[in-house]
Amino acid sequence: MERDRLLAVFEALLAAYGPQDWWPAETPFEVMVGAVLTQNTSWTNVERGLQNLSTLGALTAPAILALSEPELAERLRPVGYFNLKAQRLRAFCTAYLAHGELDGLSRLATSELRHLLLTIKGVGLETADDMLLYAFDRPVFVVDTYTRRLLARLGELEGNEGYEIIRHSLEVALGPDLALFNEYHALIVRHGKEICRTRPRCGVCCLAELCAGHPG
DNA sequence: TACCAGGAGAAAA
DNA sequence: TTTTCTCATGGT
Repeated sequence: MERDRLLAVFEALLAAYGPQDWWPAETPFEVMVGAVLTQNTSWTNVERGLQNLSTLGALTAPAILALSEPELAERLRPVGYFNLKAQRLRAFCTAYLAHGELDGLSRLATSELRHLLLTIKGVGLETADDMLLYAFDRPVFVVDTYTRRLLARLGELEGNEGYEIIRHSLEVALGPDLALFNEYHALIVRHGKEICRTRPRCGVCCLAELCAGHPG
């Protein structure tokens, strides 16, 4: 991937949508909870679940663990996959407390922290990177469905590249840049939600010229 | 009605 | 090792 082209895409998205000020959360812990809940789920549904927890005063790890799994699942019902996510959220909170919460985890080097997060059942590559970028301020590029779709449309992907290959390519091309990675991923999601879904062929949008010549 | 959403893990092939 | 299946509510 070419740095100049990736930056041109970024500038076009920024000009079209403006700064996104991500992640939509009050605290780093809330970022991490949201990252688990948003797996294959629309953010509007996640917000209902977060609101249910907030109403209970349960947006802390001890408070979440104080709920039984069925109780937690019931609160997470609007999120979808609520039984699964209750289980995953509890697993995350247990690990979070066991490793010294935000302070303890923040002391770890990025590679070590990433490895640790990935050992938690229910935290996969994208969820871990959401946490690293938006809760721990580490320069990691998050590769989600929208990122893959956009890069494919730009002709940067064959279509079957693995997560780590794509992430590494982006990070090498752009260099470690926390602010850029933060805004870029947020803009990709914003663009993906507004344009790429409703106009699958991407004929008329802020990236039309940059997409030109590539199928799909 | 059918499809999809800011995935991950287990099971099957 | 790669592919397929499961999890589930809410909006379009």
